[in-house]
Amino acid sequence: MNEKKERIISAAKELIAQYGFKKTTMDEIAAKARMGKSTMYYYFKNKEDIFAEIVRIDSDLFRQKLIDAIQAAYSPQDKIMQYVRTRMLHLKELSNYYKTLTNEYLDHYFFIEQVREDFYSFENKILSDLIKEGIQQNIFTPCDIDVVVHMIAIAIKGLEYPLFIQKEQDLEKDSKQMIEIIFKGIEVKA
Amino acid sequence: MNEKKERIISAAKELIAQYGFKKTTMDEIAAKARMGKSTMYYYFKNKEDIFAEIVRIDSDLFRQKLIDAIQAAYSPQDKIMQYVRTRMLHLKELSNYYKTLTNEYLDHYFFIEQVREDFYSFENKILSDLIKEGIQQNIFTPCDIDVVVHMIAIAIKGLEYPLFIQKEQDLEKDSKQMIEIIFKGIEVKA
DNA sequence: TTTTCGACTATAAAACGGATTTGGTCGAGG
DNA sequence: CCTCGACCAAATCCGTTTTATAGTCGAAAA
Repeated sequence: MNEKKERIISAAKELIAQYGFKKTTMDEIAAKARMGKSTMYYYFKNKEDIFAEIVRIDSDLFRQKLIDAIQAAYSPQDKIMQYVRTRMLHLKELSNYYKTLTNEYLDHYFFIEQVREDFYSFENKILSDLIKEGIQQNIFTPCDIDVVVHMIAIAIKGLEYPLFIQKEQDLEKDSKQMIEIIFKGIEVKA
Repeated sequence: MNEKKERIISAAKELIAQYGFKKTTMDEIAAKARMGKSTMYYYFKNKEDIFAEIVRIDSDLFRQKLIDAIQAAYSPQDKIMQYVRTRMLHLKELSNYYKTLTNEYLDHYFFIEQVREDFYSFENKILSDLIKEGIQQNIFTPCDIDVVVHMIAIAIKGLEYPLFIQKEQDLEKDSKQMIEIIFKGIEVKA
């Protein structure tokens, strides 16, 4: 990526982290990036485009982090565990970094929706593959994979909840215990 | 409860369902309840008090419904299943009925918080007892009950999510499958 | 040609202030 | 013990003006 583009992204990123999306103005970004406002329009179509790029980059880093976490683990169980754990911790970091942004959560910007959807299908693919792998290794019981993945996704949503309402929780512990239960169940084995 | 009080509650309830909390005025309630506005202040301390009472009543009905659902089931598994199922379906009804209110979700009124907390400890008690019962009957594995209850609560939060973002989902099916997994797990039994 | 920017515009948001609404009180009277 | 009309202060609404902001354009620098 162009050095100028990076300056813009970097400036915008800091500002948005501090002030949020709406409150950050193009003038501020230009000042921080040390260039005329108009210049930025040579590199980006518009304001949204800048933020879309930021989100895209962050999203890519996030995915890579998740992939790394999975690859560092061995068993399917551990891979899933590490996936969820890493996901929650990263989300916590994010929600911490973009604190002001959490408030704008409601006015969902369409480009974020796009990234979100893409992320969900990425997540779906990963989890599906891990479940499949586990079944092949006779570790997980043969089952409707889509259902299981959907349930894990729902559980993850539940784990995310405290982040949304800014409630302090031990995400790591909760994640671990949740996945544990999904693996073992709570019924006595026949 | 006093007949007048009921008239007020009933009028307020209809109006709040249609227009939401903030948009419903005391004058409107008074008109619908066929009495002078001042009269209402003989029965209720203030506007919030009226809505608090509505919420309290609804909450009581909700609890009773849940208790009934549990009592109609036999095994601990079925009781938990019916609990979650009934809870989700009722919540869906509610969120449907108070459609406009969902938008006011953010400006959380403190008296709702109170009811919410009370409900959570009610729920916690119910689920704890059911898990305990299951363990005693050698149906569930001995475990940290608080943890299991917390996990079920988290799973429920995840199930609630589509209601919050007004996304269509088959809550009944999802509830069933989620509880199923929490019971059975997905690992092959040793 | 590619890149930069100051001057400019159109539009959206904020500030404002007066009129209206609204939650709540009070004292008279049923 | 109830009911209510008259009343008040504070909040809300609403039309208007001012300001801020995203985005354009053409000239000029590199």
